[in-house]
Amino acid sequence: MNKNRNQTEQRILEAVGKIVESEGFEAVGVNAVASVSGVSKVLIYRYFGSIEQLLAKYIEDNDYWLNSEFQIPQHNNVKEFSKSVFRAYIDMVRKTPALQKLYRWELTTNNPAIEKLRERREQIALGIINAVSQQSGQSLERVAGISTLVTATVPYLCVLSENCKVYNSFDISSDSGWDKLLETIDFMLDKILD
Amino acid sequence: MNKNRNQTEQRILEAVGKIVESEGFEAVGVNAVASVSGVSKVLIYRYFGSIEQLLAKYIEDNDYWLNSEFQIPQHNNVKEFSKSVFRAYIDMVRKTPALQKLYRWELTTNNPAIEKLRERREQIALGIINAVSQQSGQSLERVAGISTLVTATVPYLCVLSENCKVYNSFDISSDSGWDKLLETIDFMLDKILD
DNA sequence: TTTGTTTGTTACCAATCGGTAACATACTTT
DNA sequence: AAAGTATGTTACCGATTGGTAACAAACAAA
Repeated sequence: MNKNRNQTEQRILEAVGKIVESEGFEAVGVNAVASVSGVSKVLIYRYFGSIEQLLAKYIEDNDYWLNSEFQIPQHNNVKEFSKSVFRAYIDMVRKTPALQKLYRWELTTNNPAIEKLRERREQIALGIINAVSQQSGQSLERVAGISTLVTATVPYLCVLSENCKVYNSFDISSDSGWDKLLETIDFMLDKILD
Repeated sequence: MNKNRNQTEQRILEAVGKIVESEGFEAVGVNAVASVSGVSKVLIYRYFGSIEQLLAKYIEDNDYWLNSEFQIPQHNNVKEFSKSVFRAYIDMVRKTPALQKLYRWELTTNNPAIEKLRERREQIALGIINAVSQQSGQSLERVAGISTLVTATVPYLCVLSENCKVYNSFDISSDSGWDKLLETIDFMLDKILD
């Protein structure tokens, strides 16, 4: 028998990841984590305090959702910059099941970890919005409005696509549907960002 | 003691409504319905078969979400027509808590009742999209894309607003924030629907 | 009135949930 | 080597879940 706290802590966190990706944050309970990780649930309380703190730790560990993986491309053209930001955002959400589960979880739950995450997201978004506003000459509210229409639609449709294949005749479960949506987004940006 | 099946059935359905509006469809369990309605849970099974069938009946009874309450205004101007459709949609979702709970529930659940509802929604949406496309000269995909950006953003932000007050600097918990968003939607339609 | 059916209540069941006490085993320190 | 501490397991607890059997009371039909 091996006694290694770091290792079991990691096993627990890995089990959380598995459960989140497959069933979502709602399914992360003490018994489920203990069963999947093969670790006694007593240790979960001992090492993490509670499920809420465990999830907070999991979210903190995986905050690459906001940083490294989502690299903002560089462009001279504001229009092309905006387009590529939206495109990168769509790609990231679509290819990251855990992120979709996070967006879904936020709609039914609230806690300090989620609020912290939202504040950071708000900061990052406002930074981009500010830059686009200055370079495009459009008002802050206008750019924020356009950004809202896109960044709210994306997580909604990604989460929905698990149960619903078609939305407004777009096949949101395949690349083709999203490509068509991106066409409309690009078209909109062309019309608005002169 | 009164023996009246219709009355108790209605009591049960009313209890479902209360639970849905306050806590959402996820909280509609046999024990909760029995407790809120003051009816033995045995009768729930006897009269409705299961919770799933009970919820299907509740959704069916309240399908005014799609019909009478949401009246499509008449306009000669396509632009003004589109604007007022979106405005009416926002008003309806914002002022109907049960509808927000339904949108939230759909993201975590799937069943025949939900699928039926989605098909009807899709029909109605495509009808409007078709009309706007013809009258505006824009392609179906373009109109559907614009429509998607709005009709996906609205339920997402409405559901989110229960836990999150601010999104992209918009106060989504107050009229002012939504008015600003509507300004951007109107602006977008002005630019796109020539 | 008697019989049968519908409506309703009480009481229980197994399964699962989060949570903890008590104990055993390994490792560290003195 | 002995004592103390950290790690891990087993077994249990109360509360809540969905679900049903068994029974009582009211109504309808014969």
